[in-house]
Amino acid sequence: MTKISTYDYLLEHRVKPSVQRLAVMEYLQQHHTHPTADEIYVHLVNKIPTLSKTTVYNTLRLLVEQGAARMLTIDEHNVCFDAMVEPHAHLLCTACGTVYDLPVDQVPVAAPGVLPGGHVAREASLYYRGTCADCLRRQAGN
Amino acid sequence: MTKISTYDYLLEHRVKPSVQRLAVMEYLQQHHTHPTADEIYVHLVNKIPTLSKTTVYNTLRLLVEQGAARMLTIDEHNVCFDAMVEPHAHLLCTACGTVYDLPVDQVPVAAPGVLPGGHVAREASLYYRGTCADCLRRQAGN
DNA sequence: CTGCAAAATTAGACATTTTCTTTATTGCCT
DNA sequence: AGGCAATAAAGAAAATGTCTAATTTTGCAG
Repeated sequence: MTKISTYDYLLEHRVKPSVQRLAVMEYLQQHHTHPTADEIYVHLVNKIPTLSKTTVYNTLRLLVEQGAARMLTIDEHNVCFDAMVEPHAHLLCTACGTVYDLPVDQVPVAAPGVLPGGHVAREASLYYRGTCADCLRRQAGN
Repeated sequence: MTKISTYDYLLEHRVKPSVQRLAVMEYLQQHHTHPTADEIYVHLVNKIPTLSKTTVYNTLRLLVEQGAARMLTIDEHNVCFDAMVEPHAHLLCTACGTVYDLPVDQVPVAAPGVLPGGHVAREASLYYRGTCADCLRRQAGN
């Protein structure tokens, strides 16, 4: 599998690559921290001083619509985003707030498709809430 | 399995059953519509005119903490609640906004437990997003 | 190159949801 | 009855996300 540029990645997903959209997409690809819209805005406004919050929100919505990114609703307070589109699960540590990726070969992940009752699922999300290994260690030390 | 009263249900979960807490819990048990905190407040304030929104929020948080109810973060705009604690999946219809329950025998549901990496999951949520059977029919008719 | 139309971006006001703080009330125990 | 701790109320406040209107940029045609 060849790594493609962010520019081409956007084109592949039919997103016109403006400076702002490239910056948001690159941020998602380089930081696997599942950032919120606000975190992205705060980081990028240093490089693009005229950037507006609205643009970040618009861009993220567009990226998700075009399948270039994923929206996570695991945290009750904030929607956050993930550049990884391949199916995988997520764990939210309720102690530190970190969101972890759990590859598909490590946990069961349900697939989209037709559900009982005749509903059609376009996407499936598997979310765990609990305590991460780091926080468990820290708590054991106390 | 014997059906127990809401009063005893709260006691079982170590929640002191005040009038307000009973009302919130009963609302959840009688309406399987996955209401938001505000929907619960609006409905209950008719019966309990002095009810405050803060109390509804506090009560819901307490119920979730004690395992008497479940918090769903499937909808990006609103957190909603569910009295069913047994594991089951949920579908959000992105056309009409309804949240459906999907019993555990109809879809794969992951269980809490120890995850790869040493994380410990206390709860697992499986969320589908798509279009419900009703909306599919309606769209086909157009 | 110049001008036009469409798309994208900006800024800030706005709306909504949730939390915080303070005060009042309730219920229980002696 | 009096006092204490837990619960609830009210409104202010914070945080998050959305809307509107205006400006800027882009792509294209002449």
